Amino acid sequence: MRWSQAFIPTLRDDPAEAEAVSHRLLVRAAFIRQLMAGVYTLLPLAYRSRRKIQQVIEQEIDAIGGQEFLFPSLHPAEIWRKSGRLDIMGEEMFRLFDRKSGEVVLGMTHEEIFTTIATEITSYKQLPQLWYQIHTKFRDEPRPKSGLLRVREFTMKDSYSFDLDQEGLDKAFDDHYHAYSRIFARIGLDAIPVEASSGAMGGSGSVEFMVRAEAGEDLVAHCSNCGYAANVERAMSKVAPIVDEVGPDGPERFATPGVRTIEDLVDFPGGAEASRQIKTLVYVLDGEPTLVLLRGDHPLQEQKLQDRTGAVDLRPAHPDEIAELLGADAGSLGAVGVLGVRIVADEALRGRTNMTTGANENEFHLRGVSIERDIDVGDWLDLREVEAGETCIDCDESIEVFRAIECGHIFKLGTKYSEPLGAVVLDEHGQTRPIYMGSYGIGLERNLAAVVETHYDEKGIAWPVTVAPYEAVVTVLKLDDTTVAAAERIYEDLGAAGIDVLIDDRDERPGVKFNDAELIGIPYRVTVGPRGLAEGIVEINHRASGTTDEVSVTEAVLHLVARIERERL
RNA sequence: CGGGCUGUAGCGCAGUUUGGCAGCGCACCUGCUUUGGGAGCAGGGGGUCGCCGGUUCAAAUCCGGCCAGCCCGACCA
Repeated sequence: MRWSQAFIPTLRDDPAEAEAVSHRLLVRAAFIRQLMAGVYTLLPLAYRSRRKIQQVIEQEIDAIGGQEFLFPSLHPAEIWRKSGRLDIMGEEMFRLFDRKSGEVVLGMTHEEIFTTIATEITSYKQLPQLWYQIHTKFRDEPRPKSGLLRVREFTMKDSYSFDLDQEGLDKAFDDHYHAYSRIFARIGLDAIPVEASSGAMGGSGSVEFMVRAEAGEDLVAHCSNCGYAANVERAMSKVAPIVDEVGPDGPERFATPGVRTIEDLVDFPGGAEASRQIKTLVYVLDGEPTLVLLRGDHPLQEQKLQDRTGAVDLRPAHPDEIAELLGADAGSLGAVGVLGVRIVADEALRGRTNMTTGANENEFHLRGVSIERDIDVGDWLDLREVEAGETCIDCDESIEVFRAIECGHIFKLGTKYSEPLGAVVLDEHGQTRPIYMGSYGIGLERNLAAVVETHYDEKGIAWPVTVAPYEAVVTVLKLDDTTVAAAERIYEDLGAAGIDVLIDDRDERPGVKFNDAELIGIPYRVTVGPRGLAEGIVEINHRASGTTDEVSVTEAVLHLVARIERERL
């Protein structure tokens, strides 16, 4: 490609609205343009890079036996109703009506649609099957943000495995785990597999592939000693045991004027330190008010509450609901003596005695509370969110918590979709059995952005060769006949050697060309100028390291081809 | 959905307080000079000032309504 003919509208200034590094650089370096919130046009550079990611994915999924399909984006709402997810997905699903007033939705994932085809699998002899597609997903995100990191229309590689039993599913899951690890490694992402919540997907287990980045929206708890890694939506840690005094025979009520928060009570004379308080939160789980108890200094992890209780719909109770239920306002709530209301408590509270909590009367608290004696706990659950510095659940080192981008997610679905949608086979005994399914997703544009988030410097992007829109650029420093002829020769030879190469033949000053090449992040630059040619050399500059090698004109192409091929993975 | 901020040329912004010619830088076009790290000079093109309505002799500017976008939170495979 000739730069003079290419549409690469780089910007001199940072776009004002872009905050995340990848958003800022992808706009400035002429990869993307926004059409509306969460919807982006991929310009030719981005499309080239995305295609390279796509090729890596196809190679690796094909390698584990994947068969590529193309499924529609328009789905009848009916099929989503059948699986029960039409309501669960709520407003995140784009909905429309066709001319016959038929209700139609845009696909946000494809379990249901793949499963309808899978109903044509009728015998265990046809299993296992591994099907996938690379296609557009539509999700009406409440808050699209950070450029390509969270959008409303994007490309996903989604695969679905179909097996006779759990053992088969475990293998398909394992195959994907390794394929994903290879995919991320090849595109230059240091992705950490972490235990994850299955959320709205359901199923028995899931692993997310997380890339550490400031712009990430997830939090990962990680132990560098033993390698334990989990999304904080699931992560566990050890709590140092607390030795309580036995305390009085029963709770003692005392006045706490002005106390509204855990902190207030810590400072209040006769109060208690946070770890000796019981925090009482009121949630509404599928319409049922529920008291959620945690140690005073432990934050609730809402996803855990949802996962552990199986609630579909979960929200904090409104102030008036709280007052009606307990007769007091937030700040003076407690579970002592509360009957007929579901109470769940965090494991860290088990066995604790002589604690302090609200009395369900404004500005009064109770001290001397022994949890198991005084509170009718229905379920003991792991509900608290781990924090950096706590002790690893698997060893005794302390864990760190960092922000990360979810670059891939693999799920064991079991029979969650095959049963309601009737995807069954006859086994060798002639018995009808639902197919065991797994589903596995990678968001292509998000991965593109994640690569930028982890490969940039003050000059711009520094793509790995595997994802770069062009592997090399030949920069022509002066448009005189000799220089142009030498540069064209190198450009032709690189192209003939199978290198994705761009020649910067624009009538611009060298500084402009250097800056643009560095901004868009082309891994290698061959600088061809009269000064070097006079000595028979050209320069080969490596974007990521900034190093420059002088190579003779005759050896330049071979030298560069060897280096690029080494990095292609 | 709640809070904060912003909509003026392709990009970055000033002008809005106090109503009175729609401006600046970059980018773009032409010419000349220049040419190893975002050139200089001269000339030029490009605008429903987010949209609708109101006030006024006159609205980018004041008033009302709406829309869009960004950030924080809620939410979210």
